[in-house]
Amino acid sequence: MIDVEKTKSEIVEIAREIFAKFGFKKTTMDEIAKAIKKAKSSLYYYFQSKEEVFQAVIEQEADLLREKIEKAMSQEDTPQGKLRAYVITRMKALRQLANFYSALKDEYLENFKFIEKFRRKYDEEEIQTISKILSDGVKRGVFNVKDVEMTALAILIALKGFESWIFQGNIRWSEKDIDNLLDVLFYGIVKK
Amino acid sequence: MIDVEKTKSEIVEIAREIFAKFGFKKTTMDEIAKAIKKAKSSLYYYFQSKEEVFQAVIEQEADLLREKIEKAMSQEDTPQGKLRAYVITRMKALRQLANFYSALKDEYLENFKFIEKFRRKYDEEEIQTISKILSDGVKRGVFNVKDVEMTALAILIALKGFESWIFQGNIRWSEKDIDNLLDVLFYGIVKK
DNA sequence: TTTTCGACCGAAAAAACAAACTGGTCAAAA
DNA sequence: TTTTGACCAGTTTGTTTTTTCGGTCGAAAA
Repeated sequence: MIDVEKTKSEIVEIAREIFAKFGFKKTTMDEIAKAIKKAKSSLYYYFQSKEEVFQAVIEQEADLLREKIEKAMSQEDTPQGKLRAYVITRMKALRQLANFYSALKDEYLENFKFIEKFRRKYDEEEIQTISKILSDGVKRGVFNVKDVEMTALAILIALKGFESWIFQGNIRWSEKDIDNLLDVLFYGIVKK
Repeated sequence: MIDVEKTKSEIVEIAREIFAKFGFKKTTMDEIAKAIKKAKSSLYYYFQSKEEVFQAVIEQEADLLREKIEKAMSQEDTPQGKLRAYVITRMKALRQLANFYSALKDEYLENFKFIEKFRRKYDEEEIQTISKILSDGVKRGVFNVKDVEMTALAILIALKGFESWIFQGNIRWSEKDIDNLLDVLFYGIVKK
């Protein structure tokens, strides 16, 4: 009982690599099992299905991202700083996760309920994070936002737009570019 | 010679409907031909290939969109008004073109050079349009934009983000919502 | 001279079918 | 408690055969 968790995380760790390389569909349970030198059926002692393994991998990856963002944000003090940290950390991390992320997104099997479900959940989470930054800024009197939730959603959507633009390999954004864009978000384009 | 153009546009019109319904791949030249009560080989008197027919359809569709946007923008006077007209007209039109647009995008044959080429060309065109609005605003002293091209690109990317969000059917944006977002773009979120 | 058409071609896609694979179960072994 | 090989049923894959489809061409309409 004591090392069930240990074996589980061992499985997840290996599975993460293989999934990242081949995607969900082309990864077989047998591969994963052999990689940890067990029989395929052993995996089913720890996980109920292939989906559940994948879910665990995704969850772990999300935890990591969450952690990074949390840390970067906590080092900032102003709402502007936090928002900037959020955007930049998110972009950098996602760039690193590119191969894994594409295995998730690109895989021609988007029509998996659990992936859709996870994405929805994580989207919601991100909106909450952004909303919190925004309403905190409003509370502190530095932001002026009419509809916090809607604006947070808009920011997220825009971020996702940039994201997919990056994955298409269309352009490389430097940190300076991003700062430029954040300037637009912060101060708008209308001259004061 | 006189009604060559007439027949051509007749073909394009019919082809547009069929392409919109079945996408590029699943539409056959025979179908198109039969729909205008001609033999397949007759089509090749007017167009050199299936691709060329498709290209003509897309070009026509783009012309229509261009026209709509042009008209809406010309009715506005201020740079803000023009940008707003641009964004709203674009979104509305794209929503109407949804079925056709999805045939273009969704079709699992993105790997067609000419589609990619067209998209690149149209992207470039849109960036130029937005850039023009922005630099005009700067010239008139109402906008304050550091890097016009980059900002234009950013706006376009954000728009595309919203676009795909819409096509995913995730949300319906009211005109009021869009105005809210434009407010962010115009004035930023930082309190003055 | 301009336009339409049926016959035809080669490459590509669909259909059909057998063989191999894979997610998942289970009773037994360790 | 944990691991395992044998096993099953539904897919996927590899292969062969058939059909479809984009495109050409020479001849018939007009």
